[in-house]
Amino acid sequence: MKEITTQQQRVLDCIQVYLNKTGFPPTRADICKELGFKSPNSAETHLRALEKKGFISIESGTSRGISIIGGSAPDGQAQDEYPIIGLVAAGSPTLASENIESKINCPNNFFNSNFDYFLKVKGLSMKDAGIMEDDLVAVKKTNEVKNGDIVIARIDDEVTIKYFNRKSEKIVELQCANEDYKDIIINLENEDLTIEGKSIGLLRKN
Amino acid sequence: MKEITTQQQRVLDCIQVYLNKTGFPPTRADICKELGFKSPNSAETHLRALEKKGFISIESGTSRGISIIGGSAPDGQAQDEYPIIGLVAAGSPTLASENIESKINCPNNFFNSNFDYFLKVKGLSMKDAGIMEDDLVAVKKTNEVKNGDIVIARIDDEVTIKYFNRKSEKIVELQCANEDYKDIIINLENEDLTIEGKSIGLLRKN
DNA sequence: TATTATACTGTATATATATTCAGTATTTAA
DNA sequence: TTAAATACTGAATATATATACAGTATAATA
Repeated sequence: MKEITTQQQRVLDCIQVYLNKTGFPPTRADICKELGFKSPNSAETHLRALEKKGFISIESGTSRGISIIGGSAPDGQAQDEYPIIGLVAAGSPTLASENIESKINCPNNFFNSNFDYFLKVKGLSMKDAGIMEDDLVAVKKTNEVKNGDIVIARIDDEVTIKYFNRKSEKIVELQCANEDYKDIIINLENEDLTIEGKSIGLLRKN
Repeated sequence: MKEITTQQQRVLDCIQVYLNKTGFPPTRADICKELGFKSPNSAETHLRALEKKGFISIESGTSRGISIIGGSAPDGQAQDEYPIIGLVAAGSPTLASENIESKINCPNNFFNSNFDYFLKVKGLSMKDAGIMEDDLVAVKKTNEVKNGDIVIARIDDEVTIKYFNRKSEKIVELQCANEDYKDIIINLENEDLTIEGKSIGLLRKN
């Protein structure tokens, strides 16, 4: 799933809201009206971009033939239970049941991309990225990450959440967002690094 | 709800199946094809009967403007649409419709307390509290706040989000969580201060 | 530097679609 | 037994809608 732009996100949200409200998808004109565009082609091009990036599918020649891909069931209300996993300092596999602290019921299109679990954050190493102690980070399991992504990384059974920065072919920097913490430099020749997934959103209850 | 006939039930089922399969409702022609009718008017009359009996609603003049009534979301969790409101620098009442940027479907017990809307944050004045630009703060409308709460406050049509600190009977401090910003001291004798509500949670999409 | 992606306006048009009208036939309620 | 509801075919049509084409402009990328 490629990156989505702000405007494309607005269009995607607009489709979802329209679906929730009416029970059927919007036309190009409906989207224009909702978002203030003056030409139906504005909506059209955004829709084609969203289709190309895999967020929606468009049935050709079909009125309102838009459907949102990724967990979106009958009427966009689909929900699932997502586990909350503690950021265990050391030990057993992340998704092992003994690490599941609790579960949250949440629409599965809640964040822009689908995701697999919530990670409960310990420590303040990502403070300047707005990630505080006990925050729940929505994690999508993947190892396709790019520089600047906030990733969940495992080094020798130790799980951390950090910015990902590939410095060279063999050097990866796990960067903190807090000057009181030290960045972690991994030499892939000597050390093991597993990318568990990346952050696609955050939830905080206070 | 009146009695439904066998054929009307078949049409209703057909709509539901089509919705599950495609994500959008069928046309009259689609229903004909599915059920073997040879005239679109066959579908039309059944649809009108279903509408009259309250099983579906039909948006007049709208392609695929069929929605099934009642059958939408009874799979467990109570949900609601929560508006997302921009942090408008100045102007109109907070919940006025022109300020609603979008809506989010979310279980209404999602945060520990119930809440009324999401506020989209502008600026970084609460950065050290982990509240970043474009974060969505879940706001509960109330004016019962205590020291240390993160509140949504209005001063002369200007809406801000800050820590609440009552210094004395007439002095309230609205404290930032960012040393680059200045705290706001309000003397209630000279100045107006309205507490719109307080933050009970946070949502971030990235 | 050229190219591609994004982000629009504006016009035009083929066709997808709702919807009306004219029939026929059967069943059910008043 | 007369009307009303159900259950269809078939044709006609206004309009709702997708979609192409012609532009303009900006930012990102190679």
